[in-house]
Amino acid sequence: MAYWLMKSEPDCFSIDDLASRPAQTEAWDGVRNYQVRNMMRDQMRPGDLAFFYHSSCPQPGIYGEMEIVSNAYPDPTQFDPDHEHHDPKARREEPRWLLVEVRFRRRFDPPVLLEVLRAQAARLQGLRILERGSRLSVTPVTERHWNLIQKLGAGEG
DNA sequence: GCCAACGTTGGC
DNA sequence: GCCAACGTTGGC
Repeated sequence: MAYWLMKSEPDCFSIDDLASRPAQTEAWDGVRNYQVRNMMRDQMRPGDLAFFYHSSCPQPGIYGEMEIVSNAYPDPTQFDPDHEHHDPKARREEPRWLLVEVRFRRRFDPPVLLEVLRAQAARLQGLRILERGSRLSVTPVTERHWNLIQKLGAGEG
């Protein structure tokens, strides 16, 4: 089993949105980066766990935890001309973009903010979100980092 | 296949 | 809104 960190802008889709969905499950669509697509396709599997990270907001950070509940499959929004993530170069017989389905597990209350992660930088060395210029919307998390962040979420930092 | 121009991300 | 960092595009 692997661990991940997945970013979303909460104005667009937040952990509260996920928690209020039927079955608390959602298709994580809109990924338009090849590195992320390949990670989802080749490495992400049902049963993996992921942090839900809120980006581009007043208090960026990890707001909770979810489970990957499907393998990667074609993202239908790439074929929809009216969708903001439409890709005119994508063809149904040769999809360019994939998604996975995720299910809510729990919130961190309070969230583990980016500033808290930065304060633990020495112990979180290698965590991709803390690296300079890190922009990928999905990144792997080591088990060691996962467990440490769990403790931060429980106020045991 | 190089690389400049351009677009996007995301913290601040 | 700024801007650094990085990915993508497209002319050559």
